[in-house]
Amino acid sequence: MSRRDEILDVAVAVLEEEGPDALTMRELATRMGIRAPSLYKHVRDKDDILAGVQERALIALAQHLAAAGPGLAGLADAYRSWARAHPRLYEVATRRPLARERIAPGVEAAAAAPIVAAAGGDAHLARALWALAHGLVDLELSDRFPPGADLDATWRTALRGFEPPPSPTRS
Amino acid sequence: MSRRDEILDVAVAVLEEEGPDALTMRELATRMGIRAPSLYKHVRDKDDILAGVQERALIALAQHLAAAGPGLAGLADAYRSWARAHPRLYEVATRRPLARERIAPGVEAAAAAPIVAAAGGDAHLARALWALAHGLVDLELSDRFPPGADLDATWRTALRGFEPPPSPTRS
DNA sequence: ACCTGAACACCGTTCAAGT
DNA sequence: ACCTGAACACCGTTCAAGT
Repeated sequence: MSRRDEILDVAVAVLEEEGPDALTMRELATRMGIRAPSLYKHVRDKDDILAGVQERALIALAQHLAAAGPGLAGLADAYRSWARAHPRLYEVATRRPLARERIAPGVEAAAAAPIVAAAGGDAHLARALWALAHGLVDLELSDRFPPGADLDATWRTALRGFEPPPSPTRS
Repeated sequence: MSRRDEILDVAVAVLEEEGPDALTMRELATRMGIRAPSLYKHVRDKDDILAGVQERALIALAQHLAAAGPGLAGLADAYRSWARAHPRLYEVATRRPLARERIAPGVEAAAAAPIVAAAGGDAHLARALWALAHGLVDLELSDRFPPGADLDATWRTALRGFEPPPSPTRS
């Protein structure tokens, strides 16, 4: 494993255990048993580390979505549950511009694929679904909904507009 | 005007003109012709300033939404256009937890009111609409959509799920 | 009441130097 | 190839002191 990958491992650990404020070059170095300036031999700067974390987060999210239960509801559950399990990673994955030059091609597409599939290949519908899920998650993670709000019900209402019409069942 | 309000004026100006990195206590003080430590006689800390900016941003957004054109499309246009005109303020307004103790009661409700009205009073539907608009705006402001994507079309697709069914017109 | 100078405990980052 | 010590230009914040 490259030294850069070791740094990213530690960065993810710090982020999840202690939050973004603790993610300093000195903290990373201390955990690795070296001094902060030494990190610069393996990464360009702190932003390079965040781009690496973003890439890892997108890969993990993509895997989680690919294993989702069936239907739009299954996908939505997978999206929300991953974000709630990894709120700091979700933030790094979505709140900063995509580091398109630093992230391996295909990562973005892999994360998007299950959503595009759920949208039947309609790119606009896929973006709308993604935005809806992201908006719900982002506002929930930022504690913007009134305390005690029934967010399960909010998700059901939100998805209703996008469900395929129920297939007529023979009675 | 209180000294605190003057500080908030300057904070909003710095944020919109130079971005969040330039919003330092020293920069605020310099613009006011004083030294950074003097600010602490008028605000508790930097977070107090951000809470004040958040409150102002919500008030401005609420006013803009209240003056929106008719229908869901008019409201959506108003939401998106305000966010694009004031991206830094939009960020402060939505990306941080609501400073419920520091913000005048009613501000949150005023911002929500036009959305709740468009949802016909259905709180879950209102939250879903808000999340959809927020998600679209947040991803656009973070440059997460592919360059060149037709976001007008994405918005139309997104809102389609929530439009009231077209009233049958006599032919 | 309002402001200041000096200081503290931090940041990210550079660079010459060591092994 | 990898790491270090010292330093630089910043942060937010505290506090005794001045008017």
